[in-house]
Amino acid sequence: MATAASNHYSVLTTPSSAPPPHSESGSMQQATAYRDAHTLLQNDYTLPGSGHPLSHAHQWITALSHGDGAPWPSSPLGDQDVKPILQSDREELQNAASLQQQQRHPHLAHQTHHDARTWRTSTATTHIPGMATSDGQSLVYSQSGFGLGGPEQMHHHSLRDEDHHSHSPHLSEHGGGGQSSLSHHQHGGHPDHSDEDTPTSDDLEQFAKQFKQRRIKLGFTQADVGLALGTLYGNVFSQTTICRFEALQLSFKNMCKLKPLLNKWLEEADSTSGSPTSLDKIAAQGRKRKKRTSIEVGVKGALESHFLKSPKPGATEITSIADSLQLEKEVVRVWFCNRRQKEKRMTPIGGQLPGSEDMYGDTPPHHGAQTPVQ
DNA sequence: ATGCATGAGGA
DNA sequence: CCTCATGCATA
Repeated sequence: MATAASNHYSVLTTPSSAPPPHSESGSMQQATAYRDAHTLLQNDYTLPGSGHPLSHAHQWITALSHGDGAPWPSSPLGDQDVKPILQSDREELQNAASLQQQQRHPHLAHQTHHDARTWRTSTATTHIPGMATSDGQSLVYSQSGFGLGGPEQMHHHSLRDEDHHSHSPHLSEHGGGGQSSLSHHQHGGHPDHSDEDTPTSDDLEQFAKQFKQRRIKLGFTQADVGLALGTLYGNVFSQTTICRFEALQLSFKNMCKLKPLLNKWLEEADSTSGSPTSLDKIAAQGRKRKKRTSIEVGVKGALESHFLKSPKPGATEITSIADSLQLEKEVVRVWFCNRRQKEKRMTPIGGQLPGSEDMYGDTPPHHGAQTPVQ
């Protein structure tokens, strides 16, 4: 019981009465957040029901030659997120859109022509000449009505979501962080394309960087962007997601999905840059989420060791580990899941590239070097 | 910026 | 159970 289990999460009625004193003509309020349809009460998960000696012999070893060994130019970063104001509030917002649409591209199967290893975390954010507007500004309120009973999602079919002939397979998953398992090159010859088409990793990186710059220039915080997206498309995103996007800490597929949205936001933001629009923040109550378990560093090390041995331990093994470390089974299981996801991010962690035979073979003294992102 | 967590969807 | 997208809560 490392962490207390006192969950007093009932952020009811946010007294944060800090509405922008901007006199808006039309006070549009979006009291959404209708996702409490199910009030599950699962504050306990101590029933592992162990009995699944399943053995996952799934090795995601990929003999991928990554050519270079990560010559990331240590960027002379030195810039911090200069957020004008806001974001200091503690008012949380609950996105009503509990649905997640996955517009997979028709043939996104072989978009692996990108070198996922070319992720240079050079986040040399240019300095900001001083943000002007430090106020949130809401754009056109095209808020899509969240179906209370019919969760409908608006599809901004910019391309063509009419794909249904044959399901597009997932990307090369078990690539060990390498969404690019194949060296499939794009036909056409020019890896240069604006968008629409599956962007290349390099494309994404550049976009992410530009996005961040522009965003800051306009005086928006990551959280603001997330809200704006919801306002524009109905898909609200949190600061976390925006942050991860800018840092390229998402999977390639996910990046591709978000890029169009963020791109559009840039256009809108640019167009409205100057409009006296107001920003509305929705405040919703918080769910009953399990208190975040704080794993001690020592325990983390132990988990990492296990991970190096077997990234995908069976239920039985998880139970053992959990018992050894005196942690709940669920916590351990989740830890492994998150760990695997990290490996799949675009930005390599640990500096070790999945492709080397010593991925999970036996190279303990090799980890820790986190992404030098800013 | 990131760690732990929830949940939908898929074998 | 897992992967994958996403986010609350936190350092």
